[in-house]
Amino acid sequence: MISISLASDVPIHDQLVAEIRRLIAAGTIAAGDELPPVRQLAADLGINLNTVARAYRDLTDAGLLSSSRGRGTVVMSGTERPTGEPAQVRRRIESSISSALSDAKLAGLSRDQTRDLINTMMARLWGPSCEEGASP
Amino acid sequence: MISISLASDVPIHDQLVAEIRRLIAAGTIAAGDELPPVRQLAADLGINLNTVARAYRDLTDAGLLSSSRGRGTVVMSGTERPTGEPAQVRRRIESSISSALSDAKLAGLSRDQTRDLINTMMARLWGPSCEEGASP
DNA sequence: TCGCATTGTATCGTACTATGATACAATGTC
DNA sequence: GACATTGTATCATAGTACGATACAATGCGA
Repeated sequence: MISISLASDVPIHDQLVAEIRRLIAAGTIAAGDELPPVRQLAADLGINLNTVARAYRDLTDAGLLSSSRGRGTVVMSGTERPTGEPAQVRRRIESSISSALSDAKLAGLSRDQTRDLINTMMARLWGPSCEEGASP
Repeated sequence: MISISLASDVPIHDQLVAEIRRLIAAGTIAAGDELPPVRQLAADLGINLNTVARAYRDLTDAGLLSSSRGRGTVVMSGTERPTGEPAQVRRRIESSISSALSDAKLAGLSRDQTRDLINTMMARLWGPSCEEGASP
């Protein structure tokens, strides 16, 4: 369910954070669900347990997870997640969207190709929309 | 025209790369245009010239810029930019879009808010669309 | 042609980070 | 209370980010 790339230049624990955030956002794992113990996930991915622990800690600090010794790590409910300063959050989101779109355009994707790609991924997060690709 | 944040946790040269990619994708700077000398841009941003040089080198390696001593750094034309393995490129783009959308949803943005934000930023890159927010 | 300014590049040092090996501490179970 | 399970802390090592400084190539004017 979680996949990382050791060849990538982005740190492993950052990849892990992004993957877990994606799973939470998509609802694949929900509030109260347990995550695998650091040793198990580390073994599954072939990495060190500290690297997994680092990702769990980052997400715990961000308010998405809750960890405690002996009991494991569980997903927090959405209501108790501090999102931070609205202006800063918006800037950060704009920045990441901007980078992604620039990447797409520089890679040669057309506006329609990019829009289709985004619609597909939005459907996975928010559920299917009413106005895209209506079947006959 | 280029803005970076020293407080951010993302490396300065990576921020610079993202900013310049954005400017090229948006057409703000086009093939043949000269970029500021490393010393000038470094002074403007209050950073070391090596950091700017690193960003220029990364983009030169990526085929977006062309640098040579004494002559400066210019933007390459789109036709001579190698984009890499299509499958890898698509994976990378999907990954960055996925992260951005997950970020948006976890921050509490609705589907429509996110779509509006994306439409706005797409308009900046590909030009205004025909089907969004048509004025009366 | 020569001297010099301009520009990118290479070298080196310092602080920090990522990852891993290992040991520790808290919780639950029998 | 003994032990397994789980997260956490400590330490070491390799790599990276950033900067100060020196070098090399190109172009221009005297």
